Amino acid sequence: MADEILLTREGYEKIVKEHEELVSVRRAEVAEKIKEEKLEHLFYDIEMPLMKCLAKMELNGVRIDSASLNASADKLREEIFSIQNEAIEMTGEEFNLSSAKQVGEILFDKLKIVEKAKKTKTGQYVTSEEVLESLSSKHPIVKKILEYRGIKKLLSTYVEALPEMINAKTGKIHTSYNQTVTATGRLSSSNPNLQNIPIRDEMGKEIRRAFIPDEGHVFFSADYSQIELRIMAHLSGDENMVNAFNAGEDIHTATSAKIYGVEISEVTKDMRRNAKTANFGIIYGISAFGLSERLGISRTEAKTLIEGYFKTYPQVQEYISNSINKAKDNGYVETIFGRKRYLSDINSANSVVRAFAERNAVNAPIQGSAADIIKIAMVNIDRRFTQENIQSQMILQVHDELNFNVLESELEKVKEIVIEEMQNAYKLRVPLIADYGVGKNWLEAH
DNA sequence: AACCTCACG
DNA sequence: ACGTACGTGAGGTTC
Repeated sequence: MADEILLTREGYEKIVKEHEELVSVRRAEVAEKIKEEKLEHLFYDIEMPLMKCLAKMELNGVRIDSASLNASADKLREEIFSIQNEAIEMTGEEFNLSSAKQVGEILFDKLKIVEKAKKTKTGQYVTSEEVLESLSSKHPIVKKILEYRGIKKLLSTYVEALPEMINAKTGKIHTSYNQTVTATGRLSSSNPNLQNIPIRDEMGKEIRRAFIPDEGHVFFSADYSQIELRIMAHLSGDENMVNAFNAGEDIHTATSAKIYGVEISEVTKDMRRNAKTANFGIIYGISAFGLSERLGISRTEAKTLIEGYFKTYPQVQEYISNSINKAKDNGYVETIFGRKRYLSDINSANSVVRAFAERNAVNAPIQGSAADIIKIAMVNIDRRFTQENIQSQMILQVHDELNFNVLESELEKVKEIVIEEMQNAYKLRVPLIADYGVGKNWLEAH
């Protein structure tokens, strides 16, 4: 398997000795999880050396520009205050904009902006962003509520919370990487969670400017390009998908051209968008309903799109049924490296419960293999840094991305090591590509 | 403690 | 007839 690129048992013992204290906390829970889930084969190769790597990352921590966060906090608090006043003026009533219950009652009982409002299983009105967005033309208060939610989220979850987490001794934030939490083999991050720092919205992504390198260092970020779809291509062996990746094509454009039967140059924005959503849908366990919801098309159109997809990538369709059958036969599915996920509901008589397990059967090997691969890369990068006496530090992992606090004089060397180890962590039937960036902060490096 | 909502890959 | 895409963690409200 991956023995030759990973640590031997002897090599592992030596390194653990050097970091005994750091890994001792983590060791017991990892050992237990591994034993429970019969994953001994991953123990010495991946999870044990990863303990030391994660312990170092936690100890290193990440430097935060708290002055800039505090300045943003003042501005956001002012905006919250004025939105609250406007909301009172617009509705003639004082209510808590943070309360989903009160917001629902104002919108649907008092203002009656829609005849039939969607409710949760507990009988409360649904006021999620999705619902509110669709009702934003009905009454100006709806947009105000969305604006309030956006700002309040940034303020309380990030701008106010992060400075509170700065360690007095180190002046940095030290997250916890949880090695035994997820069902698929991914890590999770908590106290604080540094794997969900905003990036999608223009306003939210500004928070990343506060994540800065040490003096004399730069922020270096490297991430895998389309790793889950590449794994899909690898696991299914689908000829068309493998060829598209080997030709270095943009996978969503290539998918679109094949589904719609046009040249790559003729693919429109809408066509690409549909293919991209379909590609993600496949990874998550697609349904015509789900796809139509996300694309805003009819279920029939979505069904046609899915049929076109499977015609284009017939072995992907085979992979899906093989995965589900494997789960039914064995009670589990596994990643490329043999990490198992048990699916006890796979033969459930309840079709909703069973369908959920079937989607897990499709998704877990893909998400889990990606998790295994980046873990292998982390272990190998950590070893190279030690061997080559690199002072720069690995500081953050965000599922398909690694971030480093890099001594300026080491930048070229670190770049070379990180990209090489990420791209060669495991040989798939398609190339594994890592992109990277450098900057004065996390936003600029991304 | 449960629920709703929302931030990320 | 049914409910509806995978995996997480955190803040605020409600009970």
